[in-house]
Amino acid sequence: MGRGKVELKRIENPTNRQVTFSKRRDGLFKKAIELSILCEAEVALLVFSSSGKAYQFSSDDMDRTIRRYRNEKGLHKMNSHGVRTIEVWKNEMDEMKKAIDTLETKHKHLAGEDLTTLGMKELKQLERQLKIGVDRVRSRKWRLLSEHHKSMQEENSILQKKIKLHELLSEGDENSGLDSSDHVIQRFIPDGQPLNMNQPGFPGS
Amino acid sequence: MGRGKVELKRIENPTNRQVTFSKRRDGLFKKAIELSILCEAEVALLVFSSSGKAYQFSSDDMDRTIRRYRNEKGLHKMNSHGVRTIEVWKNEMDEMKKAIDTLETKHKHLAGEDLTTLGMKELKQLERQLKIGVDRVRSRKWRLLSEHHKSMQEENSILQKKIKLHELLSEGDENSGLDSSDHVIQRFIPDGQPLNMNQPGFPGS
DNA sequence: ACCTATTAATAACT
DNA sequence: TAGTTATTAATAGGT
Repeated sequence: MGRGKVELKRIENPTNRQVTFSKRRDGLFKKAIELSILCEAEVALLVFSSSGKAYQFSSDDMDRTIRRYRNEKGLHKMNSHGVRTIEVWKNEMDEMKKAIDTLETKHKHLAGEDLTTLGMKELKQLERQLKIGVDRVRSRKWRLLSEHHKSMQEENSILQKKIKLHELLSEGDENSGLDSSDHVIQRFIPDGQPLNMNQPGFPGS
Repeated sequence: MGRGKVELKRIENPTNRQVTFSKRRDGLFKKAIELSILCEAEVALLVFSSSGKAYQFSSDDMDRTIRRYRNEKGLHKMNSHGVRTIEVWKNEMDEMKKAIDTLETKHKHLAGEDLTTLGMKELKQLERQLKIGVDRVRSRKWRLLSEHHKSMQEENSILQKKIKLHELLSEGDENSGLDSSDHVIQRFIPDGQPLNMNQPGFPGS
């Protein structure tokens, strides 16, 4: 609604985006309120603008509604022993934090960040691992492509059979339409760009 | 909109109320989705019908959005006893588990494992990232080596000065020991193998 | 922030 | 519960 349609995609113009955000945010909250009143529904709505500002509405109590949501999600189960001690929880948390730290460090290293803490030996191993990764990714890409290619060949073959059948069924009618081979060729070239494998290092490039 | 206005008050007719709930609920979710996409907003919406059925939408991750809301509201602090509720602990644990999952998945992908879930686009991006990693690791290796080289040059230069001093102090005693230049050359070749940089792609190889 | 041509949502009905 | 349509409501683009 408005002076023209708008396609469902991020509004690029920041000013427009901000204005639309204000308007639609107000509209959304209004609708939420109306739904909760007209239909006696429990509604909770949280909105954060891209600039980080927060807006909220809840027809009842936000925390209660969130709890209700969590219950629905099945987070109300207890562990087998009932209630564990705080100590155990803390330990578990600490271990998870450590695990996250380790993983994040590894991740950074694989991305080539924070390398200053590493020695030559570790750097060499890292490089080796990265190369293995590249090789495997390339291999997977190749397999994907070849599978795609194969399936297209099969489709192609089916289409050719269909056309042959068609030709047999309508003998003496050869000039009534497009050359059937056009269809086959059309089909053989995919719509997207899955054949655009011109990455450096890709087999054949 | 519709064949007549509706005043903002509970719809008494239960059938009408139910029908209106369905329609307006759908409309509300649609609007929420549109807002999140058009304006890059983080939106979370929880709706419970009066009959107790639950509906939800979150543009990102429901738990993350709820946590963001709690932070905004300053509810991340302790309760009156200085002990956080089990709910909050559980949330935190859940989020850490998710974080670990995500990191592990990424890690596997970088190692070239579990690639079957990825599409061609993701594979290409992964390859790009791995290549960046390799480049950075190589660059770091090069820097390490050149620093090592430089420090050895400095040491070498100091040693040469010492030797010169020695020669001056013990003039006329030139044949009493090993040729001093041997020491210099020995020192110049390090103990380990930091000079074994014959990796393919290493500068100069 | 306000205006209005247009599109979108939906109330009542089937 | 799903489809149709007359009407109202929301809002995009402009001021």
